[in-house]
Amino acid sequence: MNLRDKIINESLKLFSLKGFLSTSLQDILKAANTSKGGFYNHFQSKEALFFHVIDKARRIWRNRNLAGLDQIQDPVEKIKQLLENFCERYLKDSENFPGGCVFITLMVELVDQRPHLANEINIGWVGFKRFIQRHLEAGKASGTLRSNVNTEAVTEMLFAGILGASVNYGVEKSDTVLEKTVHSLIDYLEKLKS
Amino acid sequence: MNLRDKIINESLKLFSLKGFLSTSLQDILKAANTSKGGFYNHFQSKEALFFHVIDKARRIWRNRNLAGLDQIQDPVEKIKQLLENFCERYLKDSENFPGGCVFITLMVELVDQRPHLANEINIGWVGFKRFIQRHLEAGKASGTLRSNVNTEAVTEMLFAGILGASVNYGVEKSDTVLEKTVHSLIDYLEKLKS
DNA sequence: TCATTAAGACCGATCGGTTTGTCTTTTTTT
DNA sequence: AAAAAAAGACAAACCGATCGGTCTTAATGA
Repeated sequence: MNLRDKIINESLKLFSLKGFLSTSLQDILKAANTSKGGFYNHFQSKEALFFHVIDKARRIWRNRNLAGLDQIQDPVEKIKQLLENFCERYLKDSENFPGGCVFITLMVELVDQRPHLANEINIGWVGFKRFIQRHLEAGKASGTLRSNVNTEAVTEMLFAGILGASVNYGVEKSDTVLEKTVHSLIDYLEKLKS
Repeated sequence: MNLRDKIINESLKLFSLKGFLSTSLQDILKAANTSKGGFYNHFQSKEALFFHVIDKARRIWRNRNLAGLDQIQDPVEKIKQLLENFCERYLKDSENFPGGCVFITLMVELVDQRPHLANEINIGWVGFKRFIQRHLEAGKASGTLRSNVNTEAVTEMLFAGILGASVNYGVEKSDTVLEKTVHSLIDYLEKLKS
């Protein structure tokens, strides 16, 4: 693996553990086994690295969470599979994310300190919410969900549940608690069916 | 107000915005309009200050979230009121918590960097979960909730929902989104009644 | 007078970033 | 093909600023 990719991969791990501001350049150089010269030959600044790391994290997120969804027709079943994926294929990946979901660590740290960096993360969050709500609406249209379901409110709750489960998993590192939480979300979704 | 309390109050605000590690002593001194001499006269270290800030935050948390609960008999109604309080009396308090729930900001930052500080926050979280589950069990015992309700799973989901709603509120600062999320949680609770 | 309180100079360590220098690889020229 | 020149990669010294913390000194009030 070339140095550039190694720096991005190691930074991804460090950011998930310590965030962006608390990860020093020294930390990154040590993890990637290089020097400042090596770093600044590939990245023009620490902030520039941030965007490359987010890009990489997003690609992993999509690979893990959307796996197999195109084989499912029913939109509500798609969301259920996504919740399962989030749990089994994404959050538990301690290889890339030893500190839990990197987006949450970064967002909480940066939202009030580096708004322009936090905004880059928020773009993904908004897209994710739209994805959920679109499928809930499709579920209503196809008659799977009751017609009086407030898709926006349910979307916000599912999203909050996922966020909270991620935070809690970062604290407890308990697979069973994570599964219980996510299955309660799925249970709630089931109760909205007509 | 004496200097000691002023330092604690200003630190509480700063910690909710930037966390513990990213808040420098300079930030605190400037906000409290004092000097290093003034600070170290009252606190033996920055870490010592941390525990006093947590103590203050906990007192505020209890005042706001438990308000009026002793006037309610039904345990499920108590939890509903707690959810309302969390939303209306606690999270929206931008006076003490301009950056949203200080416990979450601190926990996400410290869990992998200062475990002994994160543990102090976790003590409160564990107590909060126990509080919820105890009342859910009481609701089951009194016949309010269905007998097949898995109180542990529901507790984890309510807790995750609250965490996630707080994170999201810190990002969006939207009262209506917060209310929709919390009311979905209450809606879920309603569906568990017998 | 004598504690108490607070100001700020100062300490070593570390921050992100720049610069300089060396070595290797690639490209151009003859 | 061989020599010369340019470009790229990486190491390490160095920069000013800031970090948490110590210590001396001066003001304040009982």
